[in-house]
Amino acid sequence: VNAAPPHGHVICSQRWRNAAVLQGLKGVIILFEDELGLADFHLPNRTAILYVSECDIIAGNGYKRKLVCYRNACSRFQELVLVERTRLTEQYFSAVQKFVLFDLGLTLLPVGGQVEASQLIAQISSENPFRRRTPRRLLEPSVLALVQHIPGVGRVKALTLLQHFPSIQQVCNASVAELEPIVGQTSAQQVHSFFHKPLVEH
DNA sequence: TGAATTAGTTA
DNA sequence: TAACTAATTCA
Repeated sequence: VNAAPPHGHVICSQRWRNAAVLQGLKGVIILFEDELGLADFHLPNRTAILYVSECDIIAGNGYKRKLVCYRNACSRFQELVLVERTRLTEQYFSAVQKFVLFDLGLTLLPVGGQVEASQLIAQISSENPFRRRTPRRLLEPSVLALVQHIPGVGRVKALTLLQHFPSIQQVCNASVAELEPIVGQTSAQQVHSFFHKPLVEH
């Protein structure tokens, strides 16, 4: 299946039937598909998502093989990798991140669990690819809420941040230097750490 | 340093 | 939700 789903739809691999991630996708029509390759979701704006769960990471290095295949398989979609970052995966997160970002060159977004993932999926699929460049875009409440969960980022900084980087992906890919003039030095570091550094104890 | 902002608490 | 407050951050 190499065609992107129509607007408002999400193609979902059969193995996610009855999963919690689908319950957060309200207002989205979910089409189940057997042959989605390695991807777990296909979104209308030609985004493919591979979900690396807590179990995948803890189970060993098998996920790497899956990621490599994923990287090499579906070329007509923009490949995105959602990685569960939890207490259990904390110690492995840095390694997963390096592998995904540096070795494979894919975009990685950390999520706390399936609920958070569903918010991201809803947000990403609501992005109309034909309107991506419009200067003023309605702010998705879910994105705003998510961004405000970053330490040091409240209402004001979340708003200004999303004016410069309208999507989560853009915020994620922003460097500290790009972030600094927008949210200040301290928060710039915190935002970057939120997406790029493993959780630190203490 | 003063203003602005965050984040937690309370009603 | 709104208002208040302590602590932090910014210019």
